[in-house]
Amino acid sequence: MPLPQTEIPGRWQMQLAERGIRMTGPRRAILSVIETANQHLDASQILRKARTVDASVDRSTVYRTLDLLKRQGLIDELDLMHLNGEGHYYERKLGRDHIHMACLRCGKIAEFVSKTFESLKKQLERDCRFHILVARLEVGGYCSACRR
Amino acid sequence: MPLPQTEIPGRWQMQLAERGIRMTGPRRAILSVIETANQHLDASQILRKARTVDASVDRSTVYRTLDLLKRQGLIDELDLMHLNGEGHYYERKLGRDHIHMACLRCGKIAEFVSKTFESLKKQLERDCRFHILVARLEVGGYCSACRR
DNA sequence: TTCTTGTTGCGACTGAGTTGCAACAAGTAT
DNA sequence: ATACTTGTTGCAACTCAGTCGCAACAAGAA
Repeated sequence: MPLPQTEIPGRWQMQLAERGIRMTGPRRAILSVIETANQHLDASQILRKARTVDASVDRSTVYRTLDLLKRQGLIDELDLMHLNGEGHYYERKLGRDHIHMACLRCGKIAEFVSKTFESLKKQLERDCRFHILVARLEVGGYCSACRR
Repeated sequence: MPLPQTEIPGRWQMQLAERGIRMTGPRRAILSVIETANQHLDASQILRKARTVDASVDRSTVYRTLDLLKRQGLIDELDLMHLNGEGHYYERKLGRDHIHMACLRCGKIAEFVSKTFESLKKQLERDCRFHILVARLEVGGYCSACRR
C-alpha cells in the first residue's frame, strides 16, 4: 500500500533547520530516502538506499538519524507484527494515525484510517488522564484474499 | 498494574494435553511462572524465575516454549514501547484485549479495556474484510502523575 | 578564516533470539 | 513392566539488530 504523498520533499530539511539541527550529507541522503519511500523500510534497506546517494554513509549514522527523527516526531516506528525477523520499520509521520494490518499468510501490509481510532485515543486521554505522544495499533490475521 | 487472576492455575497443562502437546519439567516450570506472574515479564526474567523451580532450564527452551504458547494463542507478546531495550514482554491472554499505555517519563505501564476498542476491531474486520487473530494497541506518552 | 560544537565512520561490542545436534524422556503400544 | 517412537532438551556456536567510545571531521556562527 503506497504512502500518500502529502508532504513536500525537502520539507524536513527546513523544519530541522528551524529547530537548530545541523544538516549534513549523510542526513540529507537518509532524509530523502525516507521522504520519497513508497513502502515501509527497515534500517538496512534505508542504509542501502542512502548509500546510492552518498556511498560513505555508515550503519550507525542511519540508526542515529532514525533516533533523531523519532525524537523530533517526524517518523513512526513500526513492528508490522514481526513478519520478517525482529527489526523495525519506519514511515513518515502524517497528521492522522493509521492502523497497520499484517496478513500472517501472504505478508501483505494494509493501512486503515478510522474515526473510531481517533475517538478511542480521545477517550483514553480523558478517562486515563494520559497525554498521548505516540499510538501504535497493529493487527495480525488474514486478509480478504487469504481468509478461508 | 496487576493482571486479573481469572484463570485457574494449572489450566494450561490441561488445555495443552488436550491438544496432544507433551508436558515436561521445563515446560511446567515456565508455564507456572507465566501463569502466576503479576506483571509483564521478558524472556530473561522468565528464565530466571523458571530456574528457581527447575535449575536446568535453558534459555533456548524458554524461547521455544514462548513460541509454542504464542502459536497456541495462550500468551500475547508486547513491546511496551521499547522502554527498556529491544526485547519483548509476555502476558497471559485473557478474553478481551486491552490497551497498554507506557509513560515515557516514569516508565509505568497502565492497562485499559475499552468497548470502543472492540468496536474498532469489528469495524476493521467488516470494512477491510480482514480476519483478526491478534491486535496490539500500545500508546506512549505521559501519565497523569508525570504530565505537565 | 577561525572556532566551537555537533556529527561521522570505524570497529568492537552487547543483547535478543535462533539453530544443529546428540542425548534424553513423555506418552503409547506391546 | 518394557520397549519404542517421536517430540523435547541442553549445549554451544551462531546470527542479527542495534549501541558505543573515540579520533577525525565539518556545519554554522562569530
